[in-house]
Amino acid sequence: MIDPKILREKPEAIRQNLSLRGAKFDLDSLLSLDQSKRKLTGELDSLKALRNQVSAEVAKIKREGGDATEVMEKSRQSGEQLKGLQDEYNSVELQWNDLMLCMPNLLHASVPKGKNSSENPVRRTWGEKKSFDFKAKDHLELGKTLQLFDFERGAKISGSGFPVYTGRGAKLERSLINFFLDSLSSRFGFTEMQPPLLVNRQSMQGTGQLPKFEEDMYRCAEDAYYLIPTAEVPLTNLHSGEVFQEEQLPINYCGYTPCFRREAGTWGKETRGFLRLHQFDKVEMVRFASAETSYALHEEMVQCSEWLLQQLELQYRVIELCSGDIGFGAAKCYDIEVYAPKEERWLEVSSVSNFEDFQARRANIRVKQGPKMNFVHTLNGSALATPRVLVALLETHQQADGTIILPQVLESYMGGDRKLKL
RNA sequence: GGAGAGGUGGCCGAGUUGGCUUAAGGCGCCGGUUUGCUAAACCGUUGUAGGGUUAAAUUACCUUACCGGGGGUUCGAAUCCCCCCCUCUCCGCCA
Repeated sequence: MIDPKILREKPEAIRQNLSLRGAKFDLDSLLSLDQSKRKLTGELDSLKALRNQVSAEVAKIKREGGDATEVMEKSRQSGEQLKGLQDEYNSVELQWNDLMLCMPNLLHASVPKGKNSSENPVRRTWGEKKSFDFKAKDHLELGKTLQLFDFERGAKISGSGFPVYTGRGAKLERSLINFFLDSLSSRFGFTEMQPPLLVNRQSMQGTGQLPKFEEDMYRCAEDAYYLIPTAEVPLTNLHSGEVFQEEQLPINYCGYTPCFRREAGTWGKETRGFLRLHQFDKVEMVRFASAETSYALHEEMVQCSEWLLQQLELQYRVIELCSGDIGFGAAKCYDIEVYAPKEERWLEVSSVSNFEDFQARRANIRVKQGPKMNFVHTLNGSALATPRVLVALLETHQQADGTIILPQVLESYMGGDRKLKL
């Protein structure tokens, strides 16, 4: 949610910013709702002021032992008028709120202009392109011959998009998660958290998944809980309704959770293997920062994710999302893509965003800075999503004999044996 | 699931026979005095969010709402009634 004051102070700046996204949003309806909301607020307030004044009069008369029936009757009549106006206001306020919650964040001035993902500038690339002097296999074939995962049985017990990790594959998955968490907590100072995987509606609204992206979420019909699509949701909403003292910031959390996504509408493309799943594992970083520091912390957070990929000896690149491709709530966002040599393509494994106060307004997370009360800035980023890392890891580190030699950093996590063989 | 107690500003904590409560008091914050610096002490100020008038990058005044959330009763609700959420204690069930 943006600062409502901007609506009337700089409506044209908003219009321009929104057009950079190419987003369809009915700004004119919102502006007119905002106007009637303010008008009704004024009328309502003066009517209430009158009522309060009369009530005080009644109190005074009664205290002095007088008869107040006449004044009370007068007040009763204006009460009818007030009720009607209040109903009108409530309906306007409801519509105003719905639209505000569906309006995307304003982009930071530094966000590159562009229509879609094809116009995302590459900021840097790390590592060399892997080439093979033997007939390399893709990750599906490697997984099958080395018995690391089982898509068929996953589909049988749940449905497509729910993989089963088997044997050494399951251990590798757990190794990656542990390596990510250990690195973030011991090397980069993030506090490890283990949140609930089911959250209430208000939390989903706080981080921006609701009300706009309802169809992308799994929901428990009986209990009004939602399965989290990312740990960002519980970790950010941990502090909803709270006020920090400035010296408490920044707060840095990391956490591993499975992520559940219906992927409604996207099904049919990229359904192969690990590229798009209904359930996958991810380690997430979440930060709460003051407005003054958030952009420096944003850059730093990208480097945490990069460091992890460097340890895994995988080629990657950092791209900056252009105005037409950036997500709903982000003011600025970097994606990290890892190279899968047999797929011969870059795969997104991390998305690191600064939301500024967009989520903080929805979730009401503030910081007291001296005498001033401000909304915090929230940031989050993946470090990392495992499935596509796994794809790159298997394809990159495969050997001529069909085995896979995992990078050194995973050896201890794999029980001292970093070779994957049948 | 059953019974009881509770949820008040940035924090702690009074207030529930409805009406000078304009939410006491304390801590903290901010400003000032004293001081070589820090600390301490003392004095003063200070809830949050809307709207309006004024001023014009941080002003002043008026006004409304907010005491877990939602609804109701009333001229008037932190206070009374109903529904829901959460916390604590005890009981039951259970990994």
